Amino acid sequence: MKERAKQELPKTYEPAAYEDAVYAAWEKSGAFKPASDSRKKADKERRPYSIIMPPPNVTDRLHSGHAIMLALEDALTRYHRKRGFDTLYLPGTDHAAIATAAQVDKQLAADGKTRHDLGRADFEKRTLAFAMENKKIIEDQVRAMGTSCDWSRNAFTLDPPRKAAVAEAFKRLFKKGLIYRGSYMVNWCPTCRTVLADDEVVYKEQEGVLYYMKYGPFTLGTTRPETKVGDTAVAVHPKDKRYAKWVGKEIEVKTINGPRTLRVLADEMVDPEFGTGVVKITPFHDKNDYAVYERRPKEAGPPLEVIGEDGKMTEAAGPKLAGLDRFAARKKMVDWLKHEKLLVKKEVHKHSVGRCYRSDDVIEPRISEQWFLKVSDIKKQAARFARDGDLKFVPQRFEKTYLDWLEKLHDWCISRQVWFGHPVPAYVNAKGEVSLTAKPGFKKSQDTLDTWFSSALWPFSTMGWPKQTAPDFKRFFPNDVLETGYDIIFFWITRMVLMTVALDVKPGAGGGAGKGALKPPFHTAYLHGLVRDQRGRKFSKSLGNGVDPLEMIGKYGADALRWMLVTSSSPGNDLKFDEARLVKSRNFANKIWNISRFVTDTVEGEAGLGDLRAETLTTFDRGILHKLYRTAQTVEAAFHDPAAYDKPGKTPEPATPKKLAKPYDLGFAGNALYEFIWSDFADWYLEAAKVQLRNDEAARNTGIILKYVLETILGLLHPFMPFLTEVIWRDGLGKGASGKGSALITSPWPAVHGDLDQPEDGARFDRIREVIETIRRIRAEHQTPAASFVQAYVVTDEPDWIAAAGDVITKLARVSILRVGQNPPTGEVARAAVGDATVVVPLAGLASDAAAAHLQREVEAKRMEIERFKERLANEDYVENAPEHVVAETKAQLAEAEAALAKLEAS
RNA sequence: GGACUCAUAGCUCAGUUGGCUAGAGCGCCUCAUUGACGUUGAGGAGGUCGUAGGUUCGAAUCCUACUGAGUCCACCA
Repeated sequence: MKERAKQELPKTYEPAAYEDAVYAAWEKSGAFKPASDSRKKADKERRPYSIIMPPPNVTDRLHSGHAIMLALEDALTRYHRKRGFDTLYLPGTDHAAIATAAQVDKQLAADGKTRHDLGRADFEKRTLAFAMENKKIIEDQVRAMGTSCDWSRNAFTLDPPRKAAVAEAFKRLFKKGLIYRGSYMVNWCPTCRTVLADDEVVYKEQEGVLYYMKYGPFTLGTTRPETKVGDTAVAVHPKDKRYAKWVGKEIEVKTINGPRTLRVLADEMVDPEFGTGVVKITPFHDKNDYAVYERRPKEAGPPLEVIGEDGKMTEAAGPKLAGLDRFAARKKMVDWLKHEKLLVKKEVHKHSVGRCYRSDDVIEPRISEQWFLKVSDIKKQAARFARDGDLKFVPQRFEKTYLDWLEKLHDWCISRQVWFGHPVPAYVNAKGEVSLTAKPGFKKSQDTLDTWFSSALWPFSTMGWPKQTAPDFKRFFPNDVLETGYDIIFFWITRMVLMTVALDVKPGAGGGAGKGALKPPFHTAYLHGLVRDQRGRKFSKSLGNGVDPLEMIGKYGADALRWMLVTSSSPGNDLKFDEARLVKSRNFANKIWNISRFVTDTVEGEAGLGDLRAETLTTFDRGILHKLYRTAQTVEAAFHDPAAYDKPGKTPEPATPKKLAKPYDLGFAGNALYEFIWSDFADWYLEAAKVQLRNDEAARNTGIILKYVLETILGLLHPFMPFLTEVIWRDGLGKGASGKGSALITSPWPAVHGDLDQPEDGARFDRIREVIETIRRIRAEHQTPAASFVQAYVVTDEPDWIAAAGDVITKLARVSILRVGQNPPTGEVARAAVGDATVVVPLAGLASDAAAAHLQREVEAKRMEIERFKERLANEDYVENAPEHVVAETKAQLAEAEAALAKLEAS
């Protein structure tokens, strides 16, 4: 009798009809929250598992890169939740200070305005409103993906708890002497009117012009003639004989503002091979020149500011240039040089130009008063984590990227002149002295913090830090896995580790093995590849090639999108977005849907595996159970990270997977599931089951197995396709919300008993499958009408278990009379080898022209096979060096092939 | 300049510690079919694994060089 709660499933799976309601039900039931929120003792004892969501920027809606991130993280989360961990997946968004402000700048520019027209307070207000709008859209998208994150802990990098954490972090770091303020050469974006960190500058190769000009007694090449008015010296290489006599002397130079006197100095920085070997020194506006000035302040200084923060020439540049944009000034200067006959020649010069990663404007290096984080000490510890294995990278090669970057890292400029973000919580007086509290003579800093400063605190600022006693901090820090794209290793991953070290954030009570000792904020950094378009290009707004996940979800369903993204990628490798694969994923969802329809329509009752009658199990029954076992082990292996088991606490079902997949290779696991479900289960077992269900002896077992396998695959598949599996669990099987038991999301991970690991059963299943395939092939080759029947004979030494599957073979291969044994018919027959058995199909009445040719081909193939094995075994080196089991295997193969050949030739 | 990744069927990609005749999906060809599913089923064609060397009994897999595609970092007066 059918369960009352069970519903008839429609013929096709329509994701849109279920997804929103299922998500709402999950959320309402509290399934997304950590079990320990329940206050039950057993739940408190569970081992914690935590992932924080890399907070998407509130500059825009999500794109497919976010979709793969959510799909992978949610899969990990759902697995561990079902495994019995106390699981927290913490969502959030990032205010993305400079990027968001840039968006609003753009909006203003469209109205011909700038932020200065609005004023700081209004600009901030408007930007926050813009941010909040996007935040809402993003959160809806995250929901649409089926992400099982705990919204009650939703965080935003600019909300009050995070503000408090940022301010506290700044103060502590300042007190420790790790944050300092000073005047240094920085990257300045004239459009954003702010300083940028080194890695926010994107270098692009482009063709420029190298202008050769007469310069006093010299000729020198420069790409920036407009800075001539800011020159404070001329430099040559100390060993350059050509210019040796000038070193230390003063020269007179003609400028647009009249003659100037400059000193000639010698410095190693000059490359005698480049240009003419003479360099003009502009310390305020060039990094290298500034370095020369630092080494020789008396000779090369003082720096002269001729380009202002707005990219326009300053008063100091002289009345002819002042107020002009730097590029207009360049043109004017070149015209002047021509006019004065000082321009010797122009040369096309390929060089890379630094541009702002947000505005794309050309970066203007300049000296500026900024805040810095000293990294020389903390970066050593950050590197040690990776070397000691406390911080693992998946794939491992990114460890090198991480270490290389740390090694080259200079002090991090953490201040920005952006009007949106965390204020620098400090006061500065006229002398440049700093106070953390308001004092007479001290003014509040107008700077804001680099947006990555707050992101760097994310693993613990989301957990209640700086309160080390906060329950979440104690329980869930350090996090387990930090999953993100490999493109932000530098921006983010390293900075989280650096901040953890700088602030000495030690694990709380949940730290397990790491308790008391300083640990990285997560034990594993899992890097996924970038999603690209079909031409291999990165998705970008300017190219307009982006794919909106919501649109894809609407068309194919969230499960299909998730499945496509997870199964067509492997860790660290890029993937091309291919809509055809999405179609295939949708079809797979529909396949599972229909498997469920078949099973739930046919099978009644609540009997489980324990009710099987072992003595009447068929080859197919045993085989599918073995294959299910293998598949479950593969899926578990992909999810199994031993590091997640270091913490104290219990998991109800300890994982003991065999090493059938590499940890975090979810794509591999997914493909194994796909293969099992579609091929083994749907194409073969279900077809066999249709026969077995009509057989009184086998029917009961078959029903039990159908249902058991279905239930198990729903569990295995749940991390990948949460909606579909939950709907079938509820509507098809009558469990969960509308029936008895719990929803699939929180019900235990399917336990597949080790007793099912019977490789021999799997092999027999495959053998019978091959027999059927062989008969089908023979039929096709002889143009047997599909509706007709053939006779078939299987020559084998082990007739029993093949004969036992006789009714399935006859049905699936359309065989009228099947015989198994030792005396095959002779005459006009087709023969083919299947392992050490032979399939013989009499051709009487069939188109038999091909019979002889067919047999000939079979025999030839066998002979060549035998030849290969013989050659290998004749090779003494092989026999001596190869492992014994490999040699034994070859011998067995040879014997089998020879037996098969003998049978083929027998008649 | 330094580092990394990729190159396997027409296309998109798997291929685990080196070990059977290198796999899948899509596409293509032939066929089937009204009771789970046409978002389906059966059968088939299609690959000198980028090139050249090397290590090994054995290489798509390890090493070296080269070619091509891409990425990151550094630097460029």
